[in-house]
Amino acid sequence: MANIQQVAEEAGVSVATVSRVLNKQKNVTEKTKALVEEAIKKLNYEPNMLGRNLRNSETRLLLIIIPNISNPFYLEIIKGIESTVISQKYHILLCETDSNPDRENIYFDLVKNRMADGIISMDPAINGESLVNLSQKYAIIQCSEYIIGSDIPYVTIDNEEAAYRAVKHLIKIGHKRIALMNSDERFLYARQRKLGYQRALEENGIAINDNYIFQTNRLGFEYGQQIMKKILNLPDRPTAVFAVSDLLAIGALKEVNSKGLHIPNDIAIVGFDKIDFSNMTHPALTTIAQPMYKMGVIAANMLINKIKGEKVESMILDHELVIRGSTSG
Amino acid sequence: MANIQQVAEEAGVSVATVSRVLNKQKNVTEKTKALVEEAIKKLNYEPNMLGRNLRNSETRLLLIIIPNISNPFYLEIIKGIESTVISQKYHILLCETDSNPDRENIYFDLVKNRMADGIISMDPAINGESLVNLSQKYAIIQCSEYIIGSDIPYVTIDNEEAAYRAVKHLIKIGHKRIALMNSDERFLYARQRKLGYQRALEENGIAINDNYIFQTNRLGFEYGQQIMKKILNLPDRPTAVFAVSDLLAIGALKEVNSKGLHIPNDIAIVGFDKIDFSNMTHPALTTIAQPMYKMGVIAANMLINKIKGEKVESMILDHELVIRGSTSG
DNA sequence: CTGAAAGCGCTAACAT
DNA sequence: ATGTTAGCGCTTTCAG
Repeated sequence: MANIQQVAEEAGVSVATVSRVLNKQKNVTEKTKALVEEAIKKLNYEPNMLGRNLRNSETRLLLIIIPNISNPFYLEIIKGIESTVISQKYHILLCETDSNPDRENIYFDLVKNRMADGIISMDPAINGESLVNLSQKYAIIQCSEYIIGSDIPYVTIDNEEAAYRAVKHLIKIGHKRIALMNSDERFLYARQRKLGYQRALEENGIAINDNYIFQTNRLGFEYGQQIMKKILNLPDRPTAVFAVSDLLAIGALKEVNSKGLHIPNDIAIVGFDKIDFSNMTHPALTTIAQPMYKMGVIAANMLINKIKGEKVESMILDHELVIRGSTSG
Repeated sequence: MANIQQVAEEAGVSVATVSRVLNKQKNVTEKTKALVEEAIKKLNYEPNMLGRNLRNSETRLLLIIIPNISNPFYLEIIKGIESTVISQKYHILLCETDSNPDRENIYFDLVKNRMADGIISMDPAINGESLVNLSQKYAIIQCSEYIIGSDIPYVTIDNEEAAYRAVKHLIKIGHKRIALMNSDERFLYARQRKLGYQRALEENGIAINDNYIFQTNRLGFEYGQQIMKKILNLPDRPTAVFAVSDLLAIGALKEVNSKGLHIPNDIAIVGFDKIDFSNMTHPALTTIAQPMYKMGVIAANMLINKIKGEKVESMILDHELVIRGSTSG
């Protein structure tokens, strides 16, 4: 495989000139440029990025850290990231931690070893201390989940307010016994959404019943099903459920359907994220729409700017309550 | 940031010795090894992969090319790939083509530019000619979809047989008017599954009705819904539908539900892939289970062996018909 | 506008 | 067992 040296010889110029042509620099006469391009074509030359990477100390690779690739919420964000970075000649390395610290460390090492130019972290289970340390030397952005008080820039939504609106909607249509299907309260978004849930109840004079609050440390249909089983067996059975993820909500919905109960008449359900699936259930799921694609685009731009050394500001984006069949028959 | 040179000085040894310690080579005394490790710790040294990559001409990065990240079918395969390659210190670069040749070319260039050591392609819309050309010089494996007659190794299932079994199941439970919801027939798997559909009908003395055969060039719920609308309007309405993807089947199922028809009494539906969500629909979807995770593991091992220069053989894995509520009440 | 040459950080062949 | 050194392919400074 040809290298820049051979191209230079073939074209009868120096390697510096070839490099200039390759990098589209101006101060090359059309004539020599043509010469070089001819040589490139003749030799089927393809520049070797390994040399360039070492010289420029960059890889134009960005790490995207997520807990689990199976959650469509992240995929939509990733689409936004990918479409943004590709136009700037960056590529992404998808890193699924599975909430496993060992994996996390492997990915952190990738940055320390200069194999990636920056990180967008979306993993709520990430080791905050490590991440903050890393952010002293490397470009890091957080997306969706973030570390309060760190100066790692982030893009997210107002989780507390979104949860508040979701639960308020349930109250407005007459529900009083409302269960919360939460994620692990070690995660910021889980704590924030719980606060929103509590505020909605309190503002409407509904006492908070701890028996109605459930936690799972993983997201997935099966966990929603499991929790719903417990909810259905509760003595004073709730008439509505607010789940902090569409995945949980969809599992819950399946469980209610299987038991032959009617949604929303027997049980109303609200989810969170507005993943594509949420419109395919029977009935369709009422949910909070997050601007996932847009979050991805913004996170990507923030990271690229950060890599360039610019100062970047955190952002909080809008969300929207989407009312569908699972709360209104 | 420290480099190997500085570590060598700090430890009072040569860079070669440091390199030996780094790469865990044997011929270093415990004493010097300790010396080097101390220096590494003291300087917070992290090896720079860019130097190593150039020297070794490898990146330990593998390209995974898929049409669309939103199809859980691919995600399950990717999990298999990732878990396999990570233990061998490889990482994956997820490349979504969106069936766009421009994107495809960007990813091909990544390999030509030595930014990746090999490719696992799962994109049925990929440019076969380019891929075959590329495979002359670079390590390439195909997964699920493959190019007949090329010598690019692949791992897949017997699509024709799988479709045959799916349709035969429908016939066995009494259906005669069976629609096919196919993907684009430019794709091999689509042609193969159509053959299976036709064979099942023919073997059972059912005439093939071209009005019952539909195509979509993209997979997604919405396409399944659209086609189902057409099917429901057919003069001699089919009593069953075989969809070549769970995504299409789920969209179809949603459409039938919305119209107030009963599944499986009015319309039975069979999907393909057994994605997680296929068990969350109402009723759950009868489908063909593909061993996705296993396919990923095998594809990954094939690619790594290919990179090592070993000879690798194509494989055809087993599938399974999973009967659930959408065909049997 | 073009060329010569240094050097990015690492590994490995060769020498001791 | 350890050191010396060349060189992977590229970009860029400096000189002309």
